[in-house]
Amino acid sequence: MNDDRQRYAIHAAVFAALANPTRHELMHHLCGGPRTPSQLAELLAVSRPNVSQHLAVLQGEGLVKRTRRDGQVLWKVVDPRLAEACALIDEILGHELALRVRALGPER
Amino acid sequence: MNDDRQRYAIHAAVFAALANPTRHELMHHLCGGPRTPSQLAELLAVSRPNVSQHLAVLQGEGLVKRTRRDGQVLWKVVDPRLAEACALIDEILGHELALRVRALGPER
DNA sequence: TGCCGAGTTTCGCAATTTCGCAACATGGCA
DNA sequence: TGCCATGTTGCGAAATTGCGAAACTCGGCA
Repeated sequence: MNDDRQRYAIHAAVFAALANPTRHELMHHLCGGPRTPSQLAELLAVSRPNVSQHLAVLQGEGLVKRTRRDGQVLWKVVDPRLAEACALIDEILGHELALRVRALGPER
Repeated sequence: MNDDRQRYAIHAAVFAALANPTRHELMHHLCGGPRTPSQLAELLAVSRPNVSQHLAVLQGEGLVKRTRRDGQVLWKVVDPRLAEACALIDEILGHELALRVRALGPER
């Protein structure tokens, strides 16, 4: 039972890594292929240090990994199936999420 | 593109609801069937107010809903497929998560 | 060697989250 | 009606998170 507690904590930590809009967007772009921190910073319109910080969080949960090629740093997702998992949750909550997106539009 | 920003934010909010060990455990138990706050408090060994607070967060993200039957309050998951989604992520990160559970044991 | 750009780390602060505790609401029952 | 168990809400303190700014590391190159 205590073992379960640990599993819940670790599992929750993985979700926490994805529980941030910036990191979610990072994962989305990385699922499309490897990217350099500079590219990501420009895509997301955030500072490079910020990108590094978020990538470090994702790496800490084993979601992305860092590689070097041709002198530049490339970050990539560990398992492309992660995109499928996100899509599945998207589908399950699809109706509701879609409604909320639309509801948010005119509000803000 | 701004629309995407909103989607990322909303999607991240759903993950944030599951980014807490207590709430994760709540969802796990609720996936097994409807439960009362008192039952959940006893199962998780946390206070009833705490259970209510976490359930409110989950409800806020549209993951659980509250019903009344026979004079008692019953909480249930909105869509049982949520358990499948969690299982999928579990499978994808399975090896790594399992390793971390084992690694955490002797360390702490 | 010295310079330069890419990438990362550290630091400080504002905002958010979590939880225990107390108070408040609500429904069944004698 | 009054009592009691069940649920929920409000509040304050402690811990955590997110981000900008500054500093540091590391390769490549003249």
